[in-house]
Formats: sequence, structure tokens, C-alpha cells
Amino acid sequence: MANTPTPAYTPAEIEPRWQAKWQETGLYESNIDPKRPKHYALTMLPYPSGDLHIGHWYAMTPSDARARFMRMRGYNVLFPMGFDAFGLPAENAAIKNNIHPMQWTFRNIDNMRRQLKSMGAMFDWRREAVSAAPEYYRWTQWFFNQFYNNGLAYRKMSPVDWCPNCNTTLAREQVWGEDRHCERCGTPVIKKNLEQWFFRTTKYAEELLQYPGLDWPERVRTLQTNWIGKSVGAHVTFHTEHGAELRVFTTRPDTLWGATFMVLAPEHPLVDSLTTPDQAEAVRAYQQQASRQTDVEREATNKEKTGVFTGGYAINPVNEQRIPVWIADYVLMTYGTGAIMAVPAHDERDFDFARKFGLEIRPVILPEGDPEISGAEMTAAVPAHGMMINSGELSGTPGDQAYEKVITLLEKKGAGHAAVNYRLRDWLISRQRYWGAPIPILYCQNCGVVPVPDEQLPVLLPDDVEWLPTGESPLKLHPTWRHATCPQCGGPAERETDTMDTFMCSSWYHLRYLSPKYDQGPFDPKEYDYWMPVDTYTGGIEHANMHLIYTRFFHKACRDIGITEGPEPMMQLRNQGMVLGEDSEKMSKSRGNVVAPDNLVRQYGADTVRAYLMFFARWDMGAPWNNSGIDGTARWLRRVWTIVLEKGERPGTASEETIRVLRRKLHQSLKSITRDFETFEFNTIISTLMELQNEMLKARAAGAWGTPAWNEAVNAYLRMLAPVAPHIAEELWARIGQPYSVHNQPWPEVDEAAAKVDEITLVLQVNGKVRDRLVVPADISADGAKSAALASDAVQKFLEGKQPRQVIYVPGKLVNVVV
RNA sequence: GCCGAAGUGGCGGAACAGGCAGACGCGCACGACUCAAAAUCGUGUUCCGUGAGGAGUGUGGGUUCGAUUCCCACCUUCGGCACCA
Repeated sequence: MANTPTPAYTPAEIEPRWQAKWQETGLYESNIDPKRPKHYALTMLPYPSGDLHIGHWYAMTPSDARARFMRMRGYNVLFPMGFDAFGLPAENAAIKNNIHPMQWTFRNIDNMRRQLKSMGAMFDWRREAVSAAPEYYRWTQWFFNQFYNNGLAYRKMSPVDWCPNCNTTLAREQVWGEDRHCERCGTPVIKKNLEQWFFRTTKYAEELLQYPGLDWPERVRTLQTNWIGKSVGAHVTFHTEHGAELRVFTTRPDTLWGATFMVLAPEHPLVDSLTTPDQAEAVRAYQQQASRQTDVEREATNKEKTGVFTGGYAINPVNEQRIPVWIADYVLMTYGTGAIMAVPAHDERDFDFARKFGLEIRPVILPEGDPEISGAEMTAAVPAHGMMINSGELSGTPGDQAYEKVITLLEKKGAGHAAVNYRLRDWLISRQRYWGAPIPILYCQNCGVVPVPDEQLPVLLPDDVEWLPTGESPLKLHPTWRHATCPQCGGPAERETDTMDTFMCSSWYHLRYLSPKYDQGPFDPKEYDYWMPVDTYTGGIEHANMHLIYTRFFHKACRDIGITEGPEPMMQLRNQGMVLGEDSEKMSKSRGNVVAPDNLVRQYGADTVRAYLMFFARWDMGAPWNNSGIDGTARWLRRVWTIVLEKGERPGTASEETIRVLRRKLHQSLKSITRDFETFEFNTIISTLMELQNEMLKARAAGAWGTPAWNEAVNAYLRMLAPVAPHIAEELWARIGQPYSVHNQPWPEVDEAAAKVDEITLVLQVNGKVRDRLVVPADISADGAKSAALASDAVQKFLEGKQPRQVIYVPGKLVNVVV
């Protein structure tokens, strides 16, 4: 062996060879096995844009490594992969290149599947699911029916962005610029009302605020909690002078006596009846301007309040006061009731509005310690709580009872009650697009809205569509597709031509993975019972408020219908950060800072790319890509190659001390790496492996090669390396004569005795500053440590003859002498 | 404005019960090998100071024998929400 040169490390040859072998032997096929504990590791599925991005690798490689780690720890691990394959880019490609979205999508999937395979991940490809395949979206439609039949889906008018020139609806990403113009023709976009389908996510708002048993980052829970936006208060019913009910929501029922005017959203349905003839023109003009205004423009107005008096009045139910009703765009139709009682003395926005339009400001709350001042004297609203004043029979009520007393009074008068309001809105699922799952609804002249019966699903997308540059959905333009027969009366019916939001598809893909070919339901219950819930879910934080809320809603709704079980679909969540370009900007083709994983794999091999992605940044933080750093990781793996295959000098001549140090480092490293895998701290896994290698190099130079301790170290090293760099670990495992496969090996056991330190370096401090170090037995007594410290020349020098005031001993660490 | 995360060498980062700041790697410098270069190997590398030593984890305070770590105030960067009644 000494004379045979070490073969070169050639990842380009090794990696495809093992990938083929793994596939051939079904190494990563996960099947139900009641004898072993299961672990469902899920990573967010990619959109098939065409090329695998370095960001995909960054998200998936550590997820794969951890799934492999769990596998070696004895879990039966399911780690599937698929494609979120519906969506707008395919349609844009269709128009631009005259290629059918299906062709475009499936061609991209083929390429990305190849790229994913080059990662060497343990995906069980038998379980691949593609959301745009009819056998998938059949069940997406089936779920829609379930929601419809259980009162969770409903239709109502709702505004969409509309290009009056193209005569088409636009998705959010098709509206460009500050002036919000159409991406295609540049015409300013307007809002248009259409009948659209919604899911009742708000029914689950309260439950979604609970995170029972969830090991999710605090950050994500905070994002979701803020997004759901719970406010506690009361509904109060005012009346217009004509007797119409005018309901408001308020978080401050205790300020009700300070309501000196009301404000309605410009679109509020009562505006017309409230408006007096002399105000009609001004009101109409304001409404028109507001309807053209976009959210962006509303923000750009920089809080300068605008509004118009309707001429109408309402009656405050608690004091019978007649107060003017205004309209203003700072009141949103989409939140609360679209109307507010304005309490300028205690609300900043109402205060600004009152000052601008000369409306009355009446303080009704006196915070403790504040002097009582008149509304005219106020320079700003006082939002604090305190004693009620100027509030009729409730004047003098202390702040901590105010809320309760007002609610009681309102209930007695039948004028209101305690209420909770949420920022979360129902989920609008209608998309005026072709490339999505058709909403399985028929409109019959006799029977009205009729769902397509489950046995007629899927409602297939027609293949023979024309891609006209009108922007209108081809489903609307198709000559025959929309004509159907009513399943109830047999008469003619029209199909819904809208398709579903792709978030609908991705809300249940983790269930489809369980049995992607199952045709008796969305998933095989046997598989569900064994694998669900998802144990570990990894993906980007950007999905905190959309996908992750939708999928939780979906699970809970299905649970109540009886389709799923348990409170939550995904028990543990971990988010990776983002890889930026070398210029610290977001990677994009136009900036030219995109890092292509294919090129890196060609140059370095997948194992190096995997290891570098785990090493170069904290996984949850992300960082700008740094191309020069990868050489260090490549060097490390080449050294692993030689350290395993090359014979060391003077084999077997190592001292006992060398052996002990080697074994200690090995088992300490094993402990540390095990913990880091558990806690998703991937960068320190690699650095610990590098440190251990440095120690092994030293031990080899000192003659440890060929000893049992050396062989133990090499064996354990390859097993620890296997999740990170699966190909080289497999190759070296075979070359040292171990049986296939390293990936079926158990995770190494820690030898606590070997890891134990018998000698420690005691740090000696004087007044907190390090002055000396002392090697002492690990089990040294406190007194022994202290006297050893005081005997040190360096300590004596810094004591300068003074008597120590205090001597502190931290076991196993240091002695601090205080003078 | 509100909510959240983060600020450590030239760079990415480590320090996992409050106890050696800078592990590991990049880069750089010097050396070995080489006719030479690459690759590889070795040594060094927070700053100031020739040195003893001193300073040092965004800034300012505090608690403590001792603070990157805990508390208070502030600054900067990033992310989310944003007239939410």
C-alpha cells in the first residue's frame, strides 16, 4: 500500500455513480414500518421556474442533511419532493414564446428534477407530486367541494385590478410602478368589482392565534399574530336621522361620550341616503377620487387628512347627541364595519381630522395625574386610559372599570355589545387565469350555483387554447369549454372560468406526497395515519403570512370536516435565510449576480457545494455569496480523501497520550455535531469536522495511523460526514472495505469516558484580567485550585504584595483573585 | 409610527447555563517543495506598542469579583405591518 499512489478525488465520476446505485437499490425509498419511529421531514416545494437556484440548494441541502441524520438515528424518515407547478410565469412564457404552459412547465420540471438529483439528496422520488397534473388537481378541486359543502366557500363581489385598455384583470405582480400601470400596455390600472370565491379563513382567526404544541420560531408566530391582528372592543349601533342603523366597531367603548362626529368609508352603503342635496356634488366628487386612488397613493398622502361632510347626522345612543357624519378615505371599508365613531380627544387620527375641519373636541377620559383641560386647549390626542369624565351617568368611573360598565350599559340599551375584530380577511381564491386548477362550479339557470360532483372531477383544463395577447383568460375565450350540463336538472349550465389561487394547491401537498397515485381520495388514510403530522418543516420566512397561515387553516378546516386529524399539520418549523449575490443585492438576472449551482457542481462536485452552503453562513441568517470561500471547503474534502486513503508515517508508534487526545477529540466532536444537527446549527457541524480533521492529521503525524483508535476515528468520521457529503462518504466507506451503504449505518455512539477531560487549563485572573494559565487535574478541589493560583508567579506579581480580598473559583474554568 | 431580528478582526463567522473573545474557514504575509508556476505542506495573522504592557464585541450608562452574553437609554442595518377605529 505504501507504494501505491493515492487515487485522485474525482467527484465528477464518483457522484453520478453513487446516485445511480442509490436509485437502483432503492436506498431512499420510505415505506410504512410500524416497528420504527417515523419522521416526516418536509422542505418547501419549488416553483418550476426553469433552473434550480443556489437559494434552492441553500434551503434544501441542510434539510436533506438533517433528514439523513434522523435516518441514521434510527428514524424511518420520509423526505419527499415535488413541484408547485401552476402559476402566472407559465402563462407569460406562453404568450411570449407561443408555448403551451403545460409544455413549458413540464419541460422545466424535467430539468429541475435532474438538477435536484445532482444534489444527491435522499428524496424518495416515487412520492413526487406535481400540482398541475390532473391526478393532483382533481383533489384540489375535491377539497374545494368539501369546503363548499361545509359552508366554508362563498361568493361575493370584490374588487380586482383591471386594465381598461387590455380589458383584463391583472395579478398583483402585473401592476407596475408608483402610478400602478399595466405591465403590458402602460395604462393606469383601475379597480373593478367581480364576483369572486372566498374561503372563510376568518372563522378560524381565533384558533390560528393559538400554537398548540408547535415548535415554531417566535418570529413567525409574531408575524402571524400581527397579521391576524386581533382587536378587542365593542360593536355600537348608532342611528341615522332617518332611523337607519349605523354600526361601528371600537376598541375604546369608554370614550363613547367623546364621539363628536362619525366617519364612513367613501364606499359605505349608507353614504347615499345620508347625503343632503347641497352636499351631493362634493360627496360624489370625493367618492370618485377615492375609488381611483390606490393603496399606494393613500400612503403617499402622508397622513394629511381629507374628507367631506355628507350633510347627514347620526344619534349617539348613550347621550342622544346629534353628530355630523363625514366620509374620509382614512376609514377603510375592508376593516371593521367601514364606519367609525370619531373621538378626536382620544384618537390621533380623529384629532387631526377634527382640527383640520373645525369639529368639536371633547375630552371624556382623564388619565391619572393629568390636569383637566378643555378640547380647545388640547394640542394632541390623549390615547391613555383613565377616569371617565363628561360621560353622563358614568362620569367618575375609574379607568379599570370603564370598559365593563359601558358594555353593560350598551347591552341594557340594546345599543351594542362586546366584540372582537380581526385584521385577517377571508381568503380570496379566484384567479382570472388559465394556468390553475379550475374552480369546479357550474352556474345553472334553474338550479343556480351547483358544484361539479366529485365523481366528475377533475374539471380538466382544455389543451386547445389560443394565446391571444388580450390578457383575457383563455378559459373565457374558449368556444366550447364553458358549456356544460347541470348535474341536478340536466339543463344547460355554464362553468366557472376562474381558477384557484396556487396557494390552494400548496396548502395540502404534504398530504399528496403520502400517496401521489392514490385515486380513492386525496391521500391514502393508511399513509396518513403513519406519517402525519409533518415533524420538521423547513423553508423561507417569506411564507409566514401566506402559505403557512393558509396551510394551517386548510388543516383545521379539514379536521372539522373529518378529513384530517390533530390540531396542526406541521409541528416543527425552521426558516433559512437568504443567499444574496456577491454584491449583497438580491440575486436577479438583470443584475447579473446570479450564482448557478450547475456550474459550481461541475467545478467542485455536489459534496463541496453542499458542505460550503452549510458552512459559509448561519443557516437561519443567510449571507451574500462569497465565491472565494468555497475553495476552503474543497480543500477540506480533498484532505478527508487523503487522510482516509493514505498511509501515515511510522504507523502504530503513537504514544498513549496521542491516542487519548485523538479519542477525546473524536467523542467531543461527535457530541457537538449531534447537538448541532438537533438544533439546525449547520455551520458549526462543518467547522467541528474540520477541527477533528486537524487533530487527526496531528495524530497521524505522531504515528496513530493503523491503531484501533485511528480506525475508530476514520469509521466515525465517515458516518458523521455522510449526511453532509453523501457521495464522498459512501465512496470512502466502500474503499475502506465497509459494506454498502454508509447511509444505512447507525449514528456513532458517544463514549463519554473517552470524551471526558482529565486535565484542564485553569485560567488565573487578577481583578478579572487573565494573568496566567495552569494545567491541573480536572477533579482539583476548590482549595487546591485557589492555592495553586496564589502560588503562581504571575499572580503574585500582579498582587504587588497586597492581600487578596476575595478568591473566586469557577470549577473547571478559572480562579479570579480580587484585590 | 408599530412589531420583530441583527450589529464581534480585512471578510464569513465561533464562543450553547455570566467565566480564556476571535474556534473553523477565506484572504494576506513569510517559508518548504519546484528551473518556474499551480497544487500541496508548514509558520504567522484583532488593534496600538520595539518591549513590559495597554485597548477591544455599534454608542453611553448600570448590575457583577467578572458582561459579546443580563438590565436601561440611544444609534445603525435588515425584515414585516402600516390611517386597523
